[in-house]
This record gives sequence, C-alpha cells and structure tokens, in this order.
Amino acid sequence: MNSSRPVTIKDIAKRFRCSPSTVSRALNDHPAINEDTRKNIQEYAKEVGYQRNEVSLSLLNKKTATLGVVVPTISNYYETAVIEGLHNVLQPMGYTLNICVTNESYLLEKEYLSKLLSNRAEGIFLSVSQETYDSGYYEHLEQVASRKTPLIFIDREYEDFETSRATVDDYHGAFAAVEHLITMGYKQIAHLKGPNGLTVSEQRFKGYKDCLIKHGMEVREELIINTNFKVESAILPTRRLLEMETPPDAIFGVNDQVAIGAMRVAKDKGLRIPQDMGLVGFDNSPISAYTFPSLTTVNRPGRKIGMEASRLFLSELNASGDYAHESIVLPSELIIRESSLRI
Amino acid sequence: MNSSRPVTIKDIAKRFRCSPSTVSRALNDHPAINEDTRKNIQEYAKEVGYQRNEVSLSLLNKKTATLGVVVPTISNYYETAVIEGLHNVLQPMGYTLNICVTNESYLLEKEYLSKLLSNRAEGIFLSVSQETYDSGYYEHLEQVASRKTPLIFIDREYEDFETSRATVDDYHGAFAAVEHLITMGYKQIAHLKGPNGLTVSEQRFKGYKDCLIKHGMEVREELIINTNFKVESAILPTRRLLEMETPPDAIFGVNDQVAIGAMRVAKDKGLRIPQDMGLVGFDNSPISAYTFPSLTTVNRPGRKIGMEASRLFLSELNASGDYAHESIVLPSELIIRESSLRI
DNA sequence: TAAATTTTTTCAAACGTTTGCATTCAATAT
DNA sequence: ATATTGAATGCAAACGTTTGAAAAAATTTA
Repeated sequence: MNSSRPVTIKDIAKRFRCSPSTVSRALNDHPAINEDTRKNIQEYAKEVGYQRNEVSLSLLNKKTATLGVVVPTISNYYETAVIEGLHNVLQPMGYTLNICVTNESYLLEKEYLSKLLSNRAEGIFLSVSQETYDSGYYEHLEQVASRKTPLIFIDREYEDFETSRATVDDYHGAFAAVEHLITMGYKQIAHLKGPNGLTVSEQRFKGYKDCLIKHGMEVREELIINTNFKVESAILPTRRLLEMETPPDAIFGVNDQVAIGAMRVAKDKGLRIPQDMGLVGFDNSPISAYTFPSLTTVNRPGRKIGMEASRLFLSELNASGDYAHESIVLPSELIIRESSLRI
Repeated sequence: MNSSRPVTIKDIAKRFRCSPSTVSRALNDHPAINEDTRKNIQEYAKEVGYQRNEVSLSLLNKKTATLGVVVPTISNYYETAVIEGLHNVLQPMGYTLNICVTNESYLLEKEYLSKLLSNRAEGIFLSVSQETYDSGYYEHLEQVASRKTPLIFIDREYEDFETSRATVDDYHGAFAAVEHLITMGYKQIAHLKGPNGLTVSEQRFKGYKDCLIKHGMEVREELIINTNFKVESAILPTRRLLEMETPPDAIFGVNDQVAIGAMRVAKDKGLRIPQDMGLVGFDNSPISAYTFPSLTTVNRPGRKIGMEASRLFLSELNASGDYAHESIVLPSELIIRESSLRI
C-alpha cells in the first residue's frame, strides 16, 4: 500500500535522523555533503519516489516557470500552430504553458487573466476575445501591466494598449489575394468577411476594399457578407451571393474554412472553378492544398508567430525595467493554386 | 510608478499597523473583524491591486486546483473537441487545465507527467504518445498511480494498465463504415490505416478486417497501407492503390484527413465519386460535410469524451480510496453522405 | 595531546497565507 | 469597584523547500 501523501524532505530526514537541510543538500548534490550520506539519501529518495514539491519552491523563489496562453479558441489550424511555436521555444527552457480558452467571452478572459496573476504566471500571451474587443474594456489588461508581468499580444490587438505584439500582415495578404483575382480577370469579387470588429477581419476587409479601389473597381456593399470563420457560416451567404442578379465571379473568403464552404455551394450550383468562379481563402491550412480544385490561399505563419512572440517575451523579461515594447509584423504570402488559376 | 513586486498581506498589515491575520480575515469577510477595519482594508487592497498569492495557498492547503491534460497533439479537430469537453465541465468547478502536448514523444510525455506531479496536479488526463505505446514502457505511469493521483486514459490506452478510461467505440464504427460500403456494392475495399500500434489505428483496422471476413470477402494485404493521420500521408498510398492491376473501388480512411487526401487523388485520376470509387472517413470533422462530394464518415463524440472523462475523474476524486476503475466506451455513429452513396 | 584545520551537519529564517487559541480592551452586569 | 462578558485583534504554527551562518565532529598538524 503506497502512501497517498507525497513523501517530503522531512520524512526522509526523519528516516535518516538528520535535518531537512542535509537531505535537501544531498538531493541537490551539494559538495559539503558526505559522499555516503548523499548516496544513501538519494537511493532512498528514489526508492520511495520522492519528488520535489515545486509549489513550495515557487513560493520561496517567487518563480513559477509558468506562462499563460489565453486564446479565444483552439479549434483552428492557425491557433494550434501558434501554440506549437510558443511550445517549441519555451518548453525547452523549462516553462510550462497554461493554455486558457476564452471562447470569445470577455468574462472568461478576465477570469483567466486574474487567475494567471494569482498563480503568479511570469508572462501572458493574449489573443483578445471578440467580446473584449467589442466592449472596449481593458481594465483587466491594466491589471496585468501594473504587475509588470510581460504581456504579449498575439494577432488580435488593442490598437491603443501599450505592449509588445506579434501579428501577421493581414492587410497586404488580403490585398495580394484580391489583386491576384483581378489579374486573373475576375470582375465582380465578393468578400465573405469575418466578424466585425476583430483586427483580422477588418484588416483583410480593408485589403480587399483598398485593392478594388486601387484598380478602379466598384465596391459593392451587397457583395460583402459576414461569417464567423466556420465552414457552415459560409453556406447561406454564398447562396445569397449566387442568387443575385449580377452575381460575383469570384469570392475572397476571410479564411480557408469559409472559402471551402463557398466552394461547395458553387459546385452544387454547377459552377466550374476556377472558370466560372474564382476562389481564394486565407490561412494555408493543410486541407487547402487537397481540396478539388486546390485552394488558392494566403499563408499565415502561425508557428513563426508563436516563436516571435516567445522572443518578445524573453527580451522583455531580460530587459531591466525600461523596456521599449516591440511590434513584430510577419509578412503573409499568397499561395496560388487551382481555385483561381484561370488561363 | 507601480511596484513590480506584488503587494502582499504583510504590506497591507504594515500600512494599517495591524497583524497579517487581521488583514487576511478582513479580506475574507471573517465575522470577527470590525466593520470599519474590514472596509478600510478591503478598499485599500483594491486600490493597490492586491491579489492573493495562490501559490502560498496551494502549499498550505495542499490543493492546487490544477489538472494535467497530456495529449500527443492539438492539431486535430478531435483532440480540441475533447479538450473543449473537459474544459466545459471542469473550468466552472474552478479547475485550471494544464495542457501539455507531447508530439508523440515518450520522453516529453514522461517529463510532463513528472512535472505535473511535481507541481502537484490533482489529476491527469492522458492520451499516451505513440512512442510510449510502441516502447511499452510505463514506469512513468506507475509513478502517477502510486501517488494516488487520479489518472484517466483518453482514447489511446494501455490494455494492461489499471485505471479509468474513456474511449470511443472505434471497432464498431469502422465495422459499420465498411459494412455500409459493402451494402453499397463495393467489392474491393482498401484501408488507409493509421500508425501501427495505436489503439485507434488497430481497432479501426480490426473492424475493417472483421467486417470483410464476416461478409466472406478477401482481405488483401496490399490494400492496407499505413498513413500518419495527415492529409499528405494519404497521397502516395492512394496513388499506389489506384495504379494496381486490380485497384480498389472503395477506400476506408482511418480519419477524414486521410479520406480527403484520397478523394483528391481519385478525382485527379478522373474517377467519379461515389460511382467509380467509394470513400469513407472517420471523425466527422466539420469540413467533412462540405467537401465535394461530401464525405461519409463516422462520428466521434470528442466533446462527450471530454465530459465523460471529467466525470470519471470527479467520481474517482470523491471515492474514498477503494475506487473501482471505470471504463466508458461511447458509441460511434456512421454518418452517410455523398461519397459512398451509390444508387 | 592540544590546537588548528577541514569536513559535515544543524539552526533559523524566509516565501505568503490561514487558523486555533490566547490576549487585549472596552462595555456591561453585579 | 470588580467581575463578567463580548468583540476585536495578535501570536504562532503550519505547508515544503533552500541557504547563509553557526556549530559540531572528524581529521591533521605541531
């Protein structure tokens, strides 16, 4: 019958009739400990499965080696890629990532941040929830900042909050995507937009709009319809688009999921892609290369964003107080595939 | 200039020339504290942004309210659904989920488990990595068990390790999928298998094989090819299948990704789906409903698994030592769509 | 053999919080 | 005026570990 209570240094000390300090030193290979003592203690510790209580150490050293990662969702390829990037850099350095999913809720986001601070997380990576964004509240962020806990924005950001951030150049990615469609001769380009208010949605939308304007094309309000990033949310909007008197001959989706939803509807209508209808997505998710036809998209370097964000965190950590926040914008890259390649 | 060091109860005590106990009680609305004292202290605490140090509390109470979730990946729909399910149940109860991604590595898995124990996680949900599975090591699991830390297996499991587990009935799902293909008149059914050794791979493979046998069909070894669950990994195997003298007229993919990869290759070859080639996947990922044609698949209730696993954890927690481990097997469900519906 | 030196071990404090028990102080009852 | 009560606060220990300084034990030197 194994003991339920974890064995402590004191238990071992009692067993050897020595002081806890000796045990501690023995376990940590302190030079001032007798070789025999050390060996005996280490052996016994292993035997009984002693494992250092990191909680007490955290208290003592005021270091928890824990970082918070607060994101609205982990259901998309991109988000998981970011986490992978963070993980790749920070895990080997001994950090534990505490991943918190807000589900786009302001309340949950607030609660998580508060909890992370209470648990003395040493840094927080945050992609703000949509509700937070909409509401414009950010006292919960002030709280983090006033604690001098490094706070790194990922992707979605408050324009007017002073902190480091790592984002992808959504604007130029979208611009390039739409310009490509124009080059391919598409005349009526619709946009399946993301939720209002989010940086990613708005930046891509702006890229779309500016590109049309630059090329002297009309921005038809009715060709711009909202979605929520999910496949399903593209179905009805696309149907509506295709039933118009002057339907679009190309669709720029806010992400791959949405573009794939649109592709499905267009094919159901008997449209040939890319001949009758051009399609471009965003994200370069793994599946996009294997749809039929394959999907033209914009690459979004999620892993790199995670790695850059880690870098920002580390340099803020090493800075001595007077740290100048940094903004990293990674370029996005158009990946031309079949869905838009009209010859 | 805000202080970098978090303000403690002692700081507040000093400010009010009272003892830490008084501050503690005041903050916790202890009845034996003078109303004015209480109000003043609470006000001041709020003003200076006091936040209880949960680390010290954890040490004192030996409770961390932290649970480990150790999974090989979070890049698939299914895994994120499971996490969502765990989250939905446990977050409201005040638990923090510590999500650890092993990337299928035994070493990382071991390290994470050890770390979770050191950090005194109160329970661990584990989907073992492939390497662990292959190697057959499980001392790192014994360690968890001997600590009496509830350990719940998710999905992938060691047959011979005594603990609670929540899994999906992969076998019957696969069986139903293949039987459906047979009913539809497909004669040569190939299987794009998952990595060897993993429960999910093997169970689905077994369902496939047993179904063929039950229906008196030949199990052709050359029609069974390994993949790694990813889209890309289906491309070459499918090409190989289609170039055979007697190529298959249907493919059962170990998951949707693989089936979608196969779909792409088949369509490239000019095969019509489902007329010339039947396809079935596994997972019922969101995208599967919107491929063209839509993909017949087997639903895998990830969220439910997460919720069931939570339940298992909670009942083990509430049990007084003599807990009989439980095995939950959730049914999987065939979802018939276009890719196999040959009339 | 005593003093000097080296090796090994112990003591005590610290990290931040809670809590049973003891103490203080004022108000009330005798 | 004194005993009794009650309210409000303080003390000290505890959680598990580390670490500088002090103490003890063992060894070497003269």
